[in-house]
Amino acid sequence: MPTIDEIARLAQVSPATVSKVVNNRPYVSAETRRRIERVIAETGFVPSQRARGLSQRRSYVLGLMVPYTSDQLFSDPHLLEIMRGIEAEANLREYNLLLSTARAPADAASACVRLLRSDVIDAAVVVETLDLQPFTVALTEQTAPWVVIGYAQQAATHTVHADDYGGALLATRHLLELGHRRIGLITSNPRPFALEERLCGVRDALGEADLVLDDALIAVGDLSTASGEQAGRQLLDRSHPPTAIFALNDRMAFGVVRAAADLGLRVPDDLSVVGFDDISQAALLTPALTTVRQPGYALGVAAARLLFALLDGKPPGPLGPIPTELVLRGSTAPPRTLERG
Amino acid sequence: MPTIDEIARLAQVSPATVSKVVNNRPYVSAETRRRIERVIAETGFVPSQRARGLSQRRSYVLGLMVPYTSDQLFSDPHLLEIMRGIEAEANLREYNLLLSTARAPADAASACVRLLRSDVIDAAVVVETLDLQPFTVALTEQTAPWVVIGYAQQAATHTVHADDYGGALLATRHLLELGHRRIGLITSNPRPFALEERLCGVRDALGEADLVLDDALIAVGDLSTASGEQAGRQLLDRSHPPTAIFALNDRMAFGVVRAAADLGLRVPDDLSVVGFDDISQAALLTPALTTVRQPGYALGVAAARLLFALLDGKPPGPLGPIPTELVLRGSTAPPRTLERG
DNA sequence: ATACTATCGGAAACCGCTTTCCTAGTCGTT
DNA sequence: AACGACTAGGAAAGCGGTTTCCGATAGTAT
Repeated sequence: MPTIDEIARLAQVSPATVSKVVNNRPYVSAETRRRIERVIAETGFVPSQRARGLSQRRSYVLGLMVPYTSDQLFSDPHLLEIMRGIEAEANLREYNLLLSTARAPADAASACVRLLRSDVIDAAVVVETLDLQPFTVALTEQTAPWVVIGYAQQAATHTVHADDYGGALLATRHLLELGHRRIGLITSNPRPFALEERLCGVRDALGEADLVLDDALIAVGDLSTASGEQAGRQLLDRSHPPTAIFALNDRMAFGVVRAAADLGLRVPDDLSVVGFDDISQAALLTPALTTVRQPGYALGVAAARLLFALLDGKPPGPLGPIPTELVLRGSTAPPRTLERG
Repeated sequence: MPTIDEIARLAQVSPATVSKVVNNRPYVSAETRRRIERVIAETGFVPSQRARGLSQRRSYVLGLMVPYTSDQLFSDPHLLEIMRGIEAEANLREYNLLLSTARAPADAASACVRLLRSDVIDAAVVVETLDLQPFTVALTEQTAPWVVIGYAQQAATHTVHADDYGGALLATRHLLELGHRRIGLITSNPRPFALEERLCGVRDALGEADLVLDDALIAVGDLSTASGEQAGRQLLDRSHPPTAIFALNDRMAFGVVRAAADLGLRVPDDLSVVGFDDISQAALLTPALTTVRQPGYALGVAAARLLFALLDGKPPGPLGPIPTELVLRGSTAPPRTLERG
C-alpha cells in the first residue's frame, strides 16, 4: 500500500504538492499535476481516510442508529429503504454509512454517544422508536449533529418525518369519494406520534365532509396482524358495521382482511380496507391492499441532507414533512349501499 | 472534547501512562491507575479511534457489502438478520459495522476495494448475489481479508453459507415420512449455487427412500411469487398431480398455495406445501407455511468470526455449513391417499 | 556491598495526511 | 530599475493517539 510520501518520491515532488493534486487545489502547474496523476494511477494510490480524518477532524462516516426493539415503528423493508436513501446522499459527499443496532434504546444511546466522542462518526441519524428519551438526554449533552427520523418530544431536536397527517387525509378522502360514510378506524395503544398524526388526518378529512369520527367505530390494536384481526372482528360484529375500515398500519390491515374473510365478507365488495406504510407484502395480498406509501428513500435522503447542513454549520431551514402517496390497489371499492341505490 | 494530553495533565502523568491505563497494560501502579481512571470518568474521555487507528493501522470497522440488485438472493429480513449477527460479533471485539450498498455488483466491488485501500475498513463481508465475479477479481488483488456469505466459484475465497443441502434433506424426509411419494419440486432458472445444493438434498433424500426425482415433477420459476403460482399450476394440472410440492424458496411456495386455492385444492388436506428460507411472511400465511429456516443471525456471526480469524492471521479451520432448521407449520399433512388406504 | 532484575513512568519518534507559512521566480506597473 | 502581486513548490508543524526505548527506583540474590 503506497503512502503519499512514496507518491511524492516517485513523482519527484513534495508530499504537500501531492496533497494539493489529490484534493484538487490550485498552485500546481499543469505539467506537475499530470506527472503526479500518472504516478497515482499507476500505483493505485488511495489516500488513507484515517490519516486525512485525523488532520481534518472529520471521519467521513455517518452513523445510523437503529434501536432495534421488537415493537419498532417501522417494518424492515422500510428501514432498508431509509438506509438506501441515506447511503445515496452520503455517497455524493464521499461519506460512508456506519450501522449501529442495539437491543434497547438505552444501549443504543450510549453506543451512539461513544461513537461520536471517539470520532468514529461525524454525525448520527437516529431512527425513532417508541422511547426516544434516552437519546435526547444523552445526545443533547454533546455537540456533534444528529437527526431523528420520526417525531420527537423536544422541539429543539431536528426531525425528519413522513407526512403522516397528509397521507391519512388522502386515504380518508379516497374512501369518502367512493361513497363511504361509516368508516371504521383501527389505531393502536400506546400510540406513537406518527399514528397520532394519522388520526388527526382522518378527523380533518371527515370534517371536510361534515362528518365526525364516531368513537364507536374506533378499535385499538397493537400494530400486529393478530391485533388487527381482533379489532377488525370487533368492528364488523357490530349491528351497524362500517362499510370501510382504515387501519393505521398495514399489518393491522392484513388482520382486518383476515377477519373479514372469516366472517364471509368479501374485500372490497362487502368491505373496503385501507392500510398505511405500503410494506412489501401489501402488494402481494389478495386483493392487493390500498395503502399509503411511506417514502423511505426520500426520508433517508432528507435526513442525510439535514445532517450535512448541520455539519456545514448552515442553519437548516424548517423542513416540512416528506410527502406520502396514496397507492390505489384492489382493496377499496364503492360501498354496496351505493350500488343498490 | 478532551484529548489524552489533557487527561495526562490533569492526572499529572505523561500521555504514555494514560495510554497504558486506557489499554489495560501493566507497569502502572495501582494508585496512579486509580487517579487516571478518576480523571477519565470525570471528563468522559473517549480515545479518538482515528488517532488510535492511525498508529495501530486498524480502523476497528468492518465493511458489509450488499450488491443490492433486484434479483438478490435473500429477502430483506434475512439480510437484517445477517447484519444483526455480524454486529453482535463485531461488538464483542469493539468493532463497528460499515454498510455499503450499491446498485450493481461491479460498483460494489470497486467501492469495496476503495474502502479497503483507504483503510476506512479493516475487512469486508460480501453478500453473495448472482454475479460475484467482479468481486473476486477486484478483491483477490489486495491483501485485506474478506469473506463471502453464500457460495463462490473460486475455491480460494472464504465462504460462509447455510446448510442448504441438509435443509432440503430434512424437508424432503419430512414429506416422505408423512407418506408422500409423488413430490413436486419447484426450482429456478438461472439457478444460484444455494438452490443447486437444495436440489441435491432433495435427490439424496428421495434416494434414501429408493425413489428418484421424476423430471416430469420438476417445474421452473424465477424465485418470485408469480412464477411459483404458474409453476404450481403447471404441476397440479397434470393428470397424475403430486400430493406435495417443495418450492425451493418461500416466495414461490406462496405462489403454489395461491395456485392450489385457485384450483379448489385445500392446503394441507389436498396438497402439502413446503418452502425454504422462513421469511417473516411464512408464519403469517394461512395456513402457516412449513419451511426451512435460514440461520441469518448465525451466518452473520460465523462470517464475522471467520473475518476476525483472518485479521488475526490465524489460519481458519475449514468451516462447515451453518445448520438449517425445519420449521413445521400448518401447510403439510399426510396425503389423502394414505387416509383412504 | 555489589550485581542483577522487575517495576514504574516518561521522552520522543512515529502513523499518513493536511495546512500554514515561507522562498523563489515571473510578470506587469510605474 | 524598483516594486508589488501572483504563482509554483516545499519545509515543517501539527492532528491524537501508540510504542519503543531508556532511566530511576526498589527488591532480591550473591
